Amino acid sequence: MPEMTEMDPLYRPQGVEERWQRTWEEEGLYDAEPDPARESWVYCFPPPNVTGNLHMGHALQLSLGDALARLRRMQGLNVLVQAGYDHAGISTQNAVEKHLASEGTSRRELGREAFEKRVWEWLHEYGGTIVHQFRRMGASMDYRRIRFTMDDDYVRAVMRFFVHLYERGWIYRDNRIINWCPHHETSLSDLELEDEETDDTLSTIRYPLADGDGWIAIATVCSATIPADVAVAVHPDDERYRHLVGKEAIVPFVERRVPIIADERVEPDFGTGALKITPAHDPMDFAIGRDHGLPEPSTIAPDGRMSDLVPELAGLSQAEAEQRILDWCRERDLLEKREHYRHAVPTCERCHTRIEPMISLQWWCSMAELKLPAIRALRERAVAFHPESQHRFAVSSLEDAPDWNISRQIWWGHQLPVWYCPDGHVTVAESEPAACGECGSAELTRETDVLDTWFSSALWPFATLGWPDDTESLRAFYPGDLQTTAREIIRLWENRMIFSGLELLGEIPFRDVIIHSTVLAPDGRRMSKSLGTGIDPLDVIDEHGTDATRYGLTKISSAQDVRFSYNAIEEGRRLANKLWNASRLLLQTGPTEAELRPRELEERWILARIEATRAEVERLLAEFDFAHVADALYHLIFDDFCDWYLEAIKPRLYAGDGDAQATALAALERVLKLLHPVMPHVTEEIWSHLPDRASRLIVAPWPEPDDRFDADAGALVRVQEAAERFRRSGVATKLEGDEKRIFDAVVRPDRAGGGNGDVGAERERLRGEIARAETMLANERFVAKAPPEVVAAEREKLERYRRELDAIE
RNA sequence: GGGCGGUUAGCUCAGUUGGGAGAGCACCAGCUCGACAAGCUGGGGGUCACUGGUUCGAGCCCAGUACCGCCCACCA
Repeated sequence: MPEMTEMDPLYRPQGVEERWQRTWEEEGLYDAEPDPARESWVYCFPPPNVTGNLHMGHALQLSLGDALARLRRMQGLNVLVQAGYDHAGISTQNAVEKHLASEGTSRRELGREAFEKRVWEWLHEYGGTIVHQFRRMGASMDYRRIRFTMDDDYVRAVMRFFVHLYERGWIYRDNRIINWCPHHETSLSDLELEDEETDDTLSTIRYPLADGDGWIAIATVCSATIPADVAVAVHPDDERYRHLVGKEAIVPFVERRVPIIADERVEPDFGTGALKITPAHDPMDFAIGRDHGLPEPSTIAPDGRMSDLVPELAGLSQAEAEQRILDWCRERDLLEKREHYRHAVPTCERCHTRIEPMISLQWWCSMAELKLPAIRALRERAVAFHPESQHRFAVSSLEDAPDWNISRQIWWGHQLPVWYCPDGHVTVAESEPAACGECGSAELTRETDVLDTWFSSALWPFATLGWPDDTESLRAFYPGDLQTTAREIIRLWENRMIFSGLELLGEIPFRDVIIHSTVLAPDGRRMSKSLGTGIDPLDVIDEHGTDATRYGLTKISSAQDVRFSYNAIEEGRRLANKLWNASRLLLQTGPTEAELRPRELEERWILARIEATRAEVERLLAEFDFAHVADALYHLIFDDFCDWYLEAIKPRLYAGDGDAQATALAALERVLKLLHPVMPHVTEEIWSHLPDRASRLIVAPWPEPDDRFDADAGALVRVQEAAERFRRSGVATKLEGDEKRIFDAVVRPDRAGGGNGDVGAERERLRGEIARAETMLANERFVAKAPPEVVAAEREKLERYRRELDAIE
């Protein structure tokens, strides 16, 4: 390692950071071993999609969570940062299908088994990039414990979970309306949709009344589903239609008689105020249909084309069918008008194909009982979301959680552990059964559906530790402590981990969940690929360094939505550089020891300031207020440590005062410890240059509370006030002893000697302050009603200003 | 439509039980002697979105309005 004094005055993070990332891992300093003698602390990082890249949200939450992990490690806890990646069903299947398309083949051509093999090959080739990205961000994860949700052990846990829920009677099969993606030919949960503004046409169509007495007009954007209409609905209070409720209308084209019903879910102000009810192709219609006991015919097939409900339309595209139906209406003067209509329609978040609501036989998990212990745990704050507003959201979204559609009709994922015999009996088992549980038939076929990706994610905090086996790791590291995630993941994942942890292990999986800020682009828009506003955290790291990036993201993490700021990153880079150069100053004369021998006022003062900052950092982190931690450290280092303390001791340093240097190095050591959680690399690098390093900084003990250095704060404050006055107006204050020595060192001897500045202007300023304070104290109501300490403070100010005025007169 | 966050200096933001409007960057000026590819010092610059209320006193508390944004939602 090169000598400090030979080193570049510009701190260059690039080589340094990668070297420490390697060293920490190679020396096993991230490794977590079960140890009953030590208290454990576990940060479970959300497993990113195996196909994806880490984005700014990952970088932000990792900066926060890893800082806490590093703090806890220094505080002597047995820290495990658990990492891994998720198989991400549809997402991965998509990526591989694209890959296959470029080779001129397809999933269907290969068949299921060959396709799965190709996915695995693809993963072996590209799957390692996520872990590399963790390392570049300085994540202090136990890299030996990387888990994948498709690992054999993990699959076993998923199967156990399914069987457990099935045996509890909470898993059932039902025909329900679901979101169908015609491209992927699978159902999607509501949470996998993305609304997209779309240009549409709103057709107003007349449905003749069955009694021949006119018609009722209906506005619709999906005329193709008309053949599946089973009713016309109006709002019960709608005067225009009240007399029609109970009568019948005739569905155009198919000329079927359907009832006219009243339902409060109909919006009277939209369109004509009358709604066609098509239970098979619209979620609200489905709900209304079930409540009114209506049939559920389907006219659209899973491929998005017309079904054979109406033979003459079978196989047509929806557009073609719509054309036929509208033509039919037009010929009979039933098409009242067609108008342009722009509205948001749900699309598949992966391929942006318009969703077809469809009735389909799916597997469901009942939430009614499963969620109850989780709701209780949240209400009792056994699990707490931060900030508080997100806690309320978590509770209410759990309370409102509908039954969970857990089956997907894709190929990549955990296939349901369900087998059917030729008679249709269902056998559920963790591994393939020899015979049907009911009839004993050996002719079993396995359910082709796979589980929702989040079904396996729900087990992450304990399946990664070996559950369902009773492993040492599970006993040592469950329950964990910290989770970090984005807002929109609360319902998808956080809540599900909580209820599955409680159900399967009887304990909450973690105590605190940090819902990190959403990082917007610098212009305030959402970061997204399609908008071209995305910023890759690795690019930022390459350019500015990991520490600077971690600092910058921490610094901006104050509100719910925050703008990415290169300025904040740059501030972090300057902080690293400042500390680096402060260290060069202290190390350039070849130090032999770092030991506290505080003799002078400024030494007792800086040690007191460092101690106060230690307490502040701990307090802020306990409140998950990371932005202020960055702020406090910045000012400690720039203002207190460098601008005041180092300037004050410079004359003694240059005079070869060994005590001054040893004490300064000991003070630096403490500063490095405080900053390490946020900026691990530069602090470790400087630490390695300090004399007599017994251990790495990453595992050095965090400073204990220490009140030995309670400096004569008043004396230093007097110096700082004198300096401020001198800098402002050139008016020198008479100081003696230590106070004069520090003043001279910091404010510069050449200028301090003068002292014939604008005394008049300073006198005016002080007189203004005195007048203001006197006015306030003369206000009887202020003196009577303000808190006594406020009045007292005002009196003190008045006296101080008078003293200062005396000092310069 | 619902939930939530925001509006303070040219920019990005802080402002902790209500009591002197701040930081970083940018800009201007000076200094630069042995840490700092820079640093230090000083300066200019703000109707704290708006309206009303509570209070001796409001950036902060209350009510309302406007605008920006994020998330969620079954107006066909």
